[in-house]
Amino acid sequence: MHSPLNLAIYEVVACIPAGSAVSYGDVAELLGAGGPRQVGAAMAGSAGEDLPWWRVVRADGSLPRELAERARPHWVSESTPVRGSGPDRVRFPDARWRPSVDEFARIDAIAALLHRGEDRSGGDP
DNA sequence: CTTTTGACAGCGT
DNA sequence: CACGCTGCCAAAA
Repeated sequence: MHSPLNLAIYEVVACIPAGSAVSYGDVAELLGAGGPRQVGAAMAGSAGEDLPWWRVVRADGSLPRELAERARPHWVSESTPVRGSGPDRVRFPDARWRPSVDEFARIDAIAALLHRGEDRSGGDP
């Protein structure tokens, strides 16, 4: 169901470089909107969006069972820092994505569009 | 307006 | 380290 918030979330996720990862809460925080639950809900509907979904994990580096199994080969091929012999979860903070200045600017632009578009009913005065 | 529902997060036990 | 609880936010009914 692509709400503006949803699309903004997809844009941010698309910026995450290979070999790194962020938590659901991080995405919400970078965007300055919504919360971890919103990001999760957005990802649940991201099938067909062609996004690196395996780079968005829970705050403890894990993912629901089935998703972790599908993500594993990606983590390995991207040399993402992971834990367990599985490996079964990403290893924060080593894997955490630190946006460069340019990346941060792009994210901020996305956030700005979001805030601008979500409500313009107009007057306040 | 209230209730329900999530690919969540933080904290105590 | 594993659970269980409570808090959170937006959307849909």
